[in-house]
Amino acid sequence: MELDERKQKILKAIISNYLETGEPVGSRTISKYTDLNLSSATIRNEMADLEELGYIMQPHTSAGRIPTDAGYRLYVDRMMVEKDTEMEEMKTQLLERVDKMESLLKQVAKVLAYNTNYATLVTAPQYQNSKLKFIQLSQVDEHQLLAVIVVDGNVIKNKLMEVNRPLENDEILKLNVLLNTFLQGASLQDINLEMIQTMKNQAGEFADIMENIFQGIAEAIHEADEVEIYTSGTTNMLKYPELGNLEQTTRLLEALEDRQGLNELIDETIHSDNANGIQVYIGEEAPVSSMKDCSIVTATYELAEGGKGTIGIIGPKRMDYKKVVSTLKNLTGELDTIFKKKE
Amino acid sequence: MELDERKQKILKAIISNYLETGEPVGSRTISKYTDLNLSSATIRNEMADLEELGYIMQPHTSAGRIPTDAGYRLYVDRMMVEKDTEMEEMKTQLLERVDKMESLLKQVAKVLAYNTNYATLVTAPQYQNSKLKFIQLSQVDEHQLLAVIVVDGNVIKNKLMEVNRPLENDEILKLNVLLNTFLQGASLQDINLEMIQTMKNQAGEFADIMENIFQGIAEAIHEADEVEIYTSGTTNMLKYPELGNLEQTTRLLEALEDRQGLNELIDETIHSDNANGIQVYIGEEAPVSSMKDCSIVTATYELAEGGKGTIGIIGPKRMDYKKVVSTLKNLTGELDTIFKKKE
DNA sequence: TATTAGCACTCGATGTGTCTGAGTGCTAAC
DNA sequence: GTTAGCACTCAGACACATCGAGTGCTAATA
Repeated sequence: MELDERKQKILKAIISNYLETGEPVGSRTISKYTDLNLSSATIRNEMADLEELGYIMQPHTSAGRIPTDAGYRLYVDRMMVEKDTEMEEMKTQLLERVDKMESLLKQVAKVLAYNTNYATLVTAPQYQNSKLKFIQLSQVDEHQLLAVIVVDGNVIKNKLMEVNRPLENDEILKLNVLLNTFLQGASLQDINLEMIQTMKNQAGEFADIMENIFQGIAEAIHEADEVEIYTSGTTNMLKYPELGNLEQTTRLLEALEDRQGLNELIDETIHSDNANGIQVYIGEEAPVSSMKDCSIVTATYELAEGGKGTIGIIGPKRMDYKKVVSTLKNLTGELDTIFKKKE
Repeated sequence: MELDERKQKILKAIISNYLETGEPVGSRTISKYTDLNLSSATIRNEMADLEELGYIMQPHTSAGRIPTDAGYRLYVDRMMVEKDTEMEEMKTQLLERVDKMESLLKQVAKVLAYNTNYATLVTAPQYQNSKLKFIQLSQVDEHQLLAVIVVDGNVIKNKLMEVNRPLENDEILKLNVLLNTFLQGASLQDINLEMIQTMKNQAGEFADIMENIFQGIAEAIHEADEVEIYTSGTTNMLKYPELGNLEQTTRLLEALEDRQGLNELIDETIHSDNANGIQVYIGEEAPVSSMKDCSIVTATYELAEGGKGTIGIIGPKRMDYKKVVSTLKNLTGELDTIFKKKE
C-alpha cells in the first residue's frame, strides 16, 4: 500500500485537528472539516489504511484516531509549513529590564514558557576548550589575596585566599608577571606537571599561593566548559492530561528539576549539526526515558564570539510544532544581537 | 469549657495519628490507640468538646476529625517534643563534593528535600548595608578593561568595559588610587552626587570609565543585598493529595518556581527575631495565598561574618513538625561551620 | 456524676446496571 | 471507487443500592 496524496491530506487533517483539540478524531469530523468532499465512510476506509501503515491508532475500539509517533514524525518532516509568530511581541518583552547574562537567560526561558505554554530550557553559551586570557593577583586586605582569572568568552573567576602576612607591592607584581608569562593563552591541557613545578620553584616562598591559583584556574576553565541549565514553565506540563497519570508527570517534573538527564539531552543536541540547528524528538526518540510521552524541540544558538548554547521546548506530542519551530528559529537568530546589547 | 489535661492528650493523639495517616481520625481509633482506657463513646464526647473549642473539625458529617489550623498551632506551640534526627547522615551527604557557595546552597536544598519529602527553599546569606572593601581596575587586553569590586561578605563583582585605546600602567595605577581613596568603606548611601562629580573631574579623560565603574558598584552592592532563592523538591508537593485539586497544586508549584511571593516570605522571616529563629506558619497564617493549605517552617541561619540567610520547608499541614523543626535547628547551627570548611 | 453500651442516623465510597453517543467495520447499492 | 446504511463496540455519564466508618443521643451502669 502506498501513501498517496489523499491519504496524506487526511493524515494531515487528523493531526492538525488532534493538535487543536487533544481528542481522538473521528471520520465524520474529517469528512466535514476538509475540502475533499468525501463521506465519512470513505474516510473510514482510508483511516483503516493509515492505521495499517502505522501513522495513526485508536486508543480503544470505537474511538477516533490519534497520531502515532511515526505519524507526528511524518508531519514534522514533510507536511509542516512554518508559521509566522508573535516574535515581535516576545522581543519587546525580552528587552525590558534585563542586565546580567544569567538573568537574561532565565528571562528567555520564562518568556518562552509563557508564550508557548510548554516547559522550556535554556543553557548558557559554552566555549569549547577555553583558554586563559588574563590573571591578576591583588591584596584585598591584610589577610586576603584575590586572584582574578579571565577565560575565553570573558568568563571571570575570582578566588580569595588567606595569607599569613600582607605581600609587598613588588612581590605581587613579580607574581603577576610570572603568572601571565607562563599561562596566558594556555588551555587546561597545556598546563602540565612540569610547568607547575617550574612555576612553583620560581615563586619561592609563595609556592602554596601558586597551588591555590592553579586550583582556581582549573575551576575557572571547568566552569567555562560546564553547562548551566535554566528551566522554566515546568508546571505547564500539568496542563496536558494526556501525558499519563500523575505519577508519570511527577517523574517528568523531577527530571526537569533535577537536571539529571537534561545534560545528556543538551549534549546530543549540541553535537549534532543539523541544517538549521533545529532538532525534533518525538516520544520514544527522546534520549530521556521519563520524556517518552512528550516531544522535545531543541535549537542551537551561536554567538559571534564562538559560544554555543541550546534552547529547548518540552511539551506534549500534540504540540504546536509549527509555532514552536519557527519561534525557536527566530529566537536563535536573534540571541546574538540581544546578548550584544545587554552585556 | 476548659482544655483540661485529658482533652489535650486526646487532641495530641488525634493530631499524631492524622500526621501519620492523612486520614480523618475516628473515636474508636483513639480509644484503642491511647493508654487512657476510655471507650469510644467517651472519646466522642470529648471530641465534640474539642470541636466546639475549635481545635478539630469534621470534613463532613460522619467522618472522623482532622485538626484545624488552631489545633496544629497548639500542637506546635505546646505539645511538641523535639525529635533527634538522622542529622549525622545528612551532614555526611553534605560534605561530599561541594565546592562553591552556590552549589553548596543548592545541595543543602536538595539534601533537605530528599530527607524530608517536602519542598525546600534556601537563600544565600544576605549582608545588610554592604560596604565597599576594595576596587581594582586592570587591562585585560587592548580593548578591554576589567573592574573588580569586592564588597562586605566577600561578594565579588566583575565588570568588563570596552576602551578605545589601551591605558598606560601609570594611568591605571592613578585611577586605582583615586578609586580606593574615595570609596573604600563607603556604602551605597555614602556615595552622593558631589563625590561622583569630584571623582569624575579628577579622572579627566577617563570620566566615562568612572561612570561605568559607578554603575558596577551600584550593581555589586545591590547584588549583595539581593536574595537568591534556591528551591528543591517542589515536586514532592504532588505526593500529598490533601493539598486540594490539581489546579491548586499547580498554582502552588508555580509560586515556588516563580520566586514571586517567596521574597515576601523570606523578608518576613528574616526580620522577625524569634528565640531560635524558627518560625512556623500554618495554613492561612502563611504570607503567600497559594500556600494557604500548606504549612511552612522557616529558620534563620547566621554566619560569623554577619551574613544572614533563611532555610524553609514547605509541606502539607500534616507535616512531621517534630522532625522538621529539629532538623532545621541542627542545620542552621551547622551551616556556619560547613561554609567555613568549603569556601 | 462520669462512663459506657447501644442504637438510629448520616454520608462518602464503592459497585452495579442502564443508557447514550461517538465511532467503527462491513456490506450492498450506486 | 464512493457512499448509505446498519449492526456492533465501548467509554462515560447517570441512577441506584449497598456498605461501613463514624457520629450524636439516650438510657443504663458504676
